[in-house]
Amino acid sequence: MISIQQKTGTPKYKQIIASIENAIVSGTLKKGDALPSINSVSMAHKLSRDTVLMAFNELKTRGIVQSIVGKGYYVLNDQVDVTQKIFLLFDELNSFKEDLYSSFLKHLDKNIRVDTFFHHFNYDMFSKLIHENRGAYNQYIIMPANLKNTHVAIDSLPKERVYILDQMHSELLKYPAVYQNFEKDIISNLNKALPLIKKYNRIILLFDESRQPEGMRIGFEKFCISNVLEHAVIASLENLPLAKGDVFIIPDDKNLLRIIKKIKEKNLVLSQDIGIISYNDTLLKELVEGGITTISTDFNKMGEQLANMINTKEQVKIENSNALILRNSL
Amino acid sequence: MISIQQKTGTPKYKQIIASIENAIVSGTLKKGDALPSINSVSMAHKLSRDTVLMAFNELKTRGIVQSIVGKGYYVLNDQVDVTQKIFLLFDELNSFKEDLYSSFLKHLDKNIRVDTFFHHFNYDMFSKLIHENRGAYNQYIIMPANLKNTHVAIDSLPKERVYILDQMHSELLKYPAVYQNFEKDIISNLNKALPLIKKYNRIILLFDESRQPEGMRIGFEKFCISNVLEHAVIASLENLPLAKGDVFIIPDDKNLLRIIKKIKEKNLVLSQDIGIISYNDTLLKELVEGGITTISTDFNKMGEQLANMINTKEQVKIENSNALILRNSL
DNA sequence: TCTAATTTGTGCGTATGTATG
DNA sequence: GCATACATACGCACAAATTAG
Repeated sequence: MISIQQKTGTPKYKQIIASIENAIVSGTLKKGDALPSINSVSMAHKLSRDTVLMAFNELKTRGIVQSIVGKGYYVLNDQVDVTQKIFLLFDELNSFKEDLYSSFLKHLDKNIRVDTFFHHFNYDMFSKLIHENRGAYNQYIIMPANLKNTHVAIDSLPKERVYILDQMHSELLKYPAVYQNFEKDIISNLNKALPLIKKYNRIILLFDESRQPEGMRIGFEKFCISNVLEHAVIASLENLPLAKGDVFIIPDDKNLLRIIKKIKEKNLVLSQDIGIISYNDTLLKELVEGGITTISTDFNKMGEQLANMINTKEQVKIENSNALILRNSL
Repeated sequence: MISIQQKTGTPKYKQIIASIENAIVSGTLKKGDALPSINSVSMAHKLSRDTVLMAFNELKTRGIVQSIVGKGYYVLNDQVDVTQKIFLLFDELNSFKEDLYSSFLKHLDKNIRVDTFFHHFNYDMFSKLIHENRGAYNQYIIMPANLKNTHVAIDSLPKERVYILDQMHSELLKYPAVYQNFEKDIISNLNKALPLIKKYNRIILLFDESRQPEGMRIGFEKFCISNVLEHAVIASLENLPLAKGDVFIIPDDKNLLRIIKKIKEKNLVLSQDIGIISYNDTLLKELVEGGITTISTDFNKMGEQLANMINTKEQVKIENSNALILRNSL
């Protein structure tokens, strides 16, 4: 079933892969059948176990065969053209992901499968998910979010298969990435909005340490200090007396809804009495209350750039552009 | 009591352990009960005696069971803290999932891990995901969406571990479920809105056959016929001249945005010239254009009920409630 | 009391994949 | 490519305790 030409340009492990693929296409191997064991192949063809292993591993990550410890390798799939499987680790499921994810899939080559996981800002889960899925995927796209020491887990993956998404950490600089520069972006976008911000007495960042990137808070504070603005960073809207002349930066939509309702309850007028800058643009913000001003990265572009990087196998670092979208709420 | 999946990644001895743990947690095995003998298990499931022995030994060292030579194994301890893994298969990632998913996690017992997959309305992917993950999870929660013949794949899973979510098919009635009755719901909610609908000349359902449930279209047509309304079902907004007097039912948010923009472009007035009923409520619809009227199931409740069903091991069918939320757009 | 069947417990050997250096 | 340790799975032989007849 397996034929190896000793002195030819093509690597032996690729010859093994081709042999097995042919056997599946020709029907010699059917779904559920066992492959010859690593030992028997390496003995019969006088190859190193590692060479055979490399071949079998690639067939595994492509989803064509499956390995069972203590038993052997089994054919999973008749279709040999399933080229790649991608492991995509998000922080949490929220509506910002919708654009990113659909744009990523849209621009990805066909018959690539993407499996999606969520770590929920929990390091144990983050680490467990990476370790459990090591070896099963061709590419690992990871959103480290604001977790610490993510490199401990990530470094256990094959370096050339890892991509970092959204937040960049200093220990992860060795990996290709599509990321946002939160500190820079918030400063430059708030500066663009400065004339409008100056209408207000005080600028307030609603900041949940466990979910938002630190760069956002740092950039915010730098901006406020360099422009001598009265400012505050608060963790929640609870017990906050809504004062005329406040402008809020709000990174999540639940609080956005809450604050707009509060504003209406108190008969305050958006953009006159209270200002709102929302973080991360989603579909309907264009229409809410005549339009919510947002600072947002272009999630569609982020997904597209990530897909292109995977398609072309380029290993680069791309800072995703970030824009201020001025609307009625400021 | 013991279920073993032959060709799967999870080792057989671990499957035996999990089976027995589940039997204890679910009450099938009580304190003092005898386990089936090593021989009977190894014969019944065609396993090596040693494999079964390995599993029973681990249960013994964990203090869950006790062995008596010449007699058998007996359950010592009711309290088994099993960290469960749940397989959750969604159709696609969209913002409606956010509430459902977060509410599900919130009400689930702690240290349960949920892995999420998406089939994208693709049967091959649906089937592959189920087969590849068979045996690796304690529970399988599956959104069959509008795919046909989903039971072929689903029936290969252990029956008592399967839960159906959102859409119910006749071949899946044997499984517990939290579902919507789309046909009934759209009829009753449109009837509630009938006085307002009668303001308009024509009612139009925007219906993407590949994504939306068939019951929605069937219910819509029944409603229109029984109330003698001029109606239409269209697949896309392209080439649609927006006519005064039309009321639209719009199941997805991209088209909702498109139509509202079109309405504004043409200087038509929402709820006077054109009506909108949106399907599936999300956070910001309350605020868009003074409020968008929606027909929606309560996704928070759906997640909660699903979590409760898993927590209590009840195997029932729950029709999730569905409501008309009247707002400015109708 | 003897016997046969069943059960747990132990030891040894072989084959497979996995991980590391 | 090689060597080594480890995890999983299967099979066989034999000992010791228990139970049913």
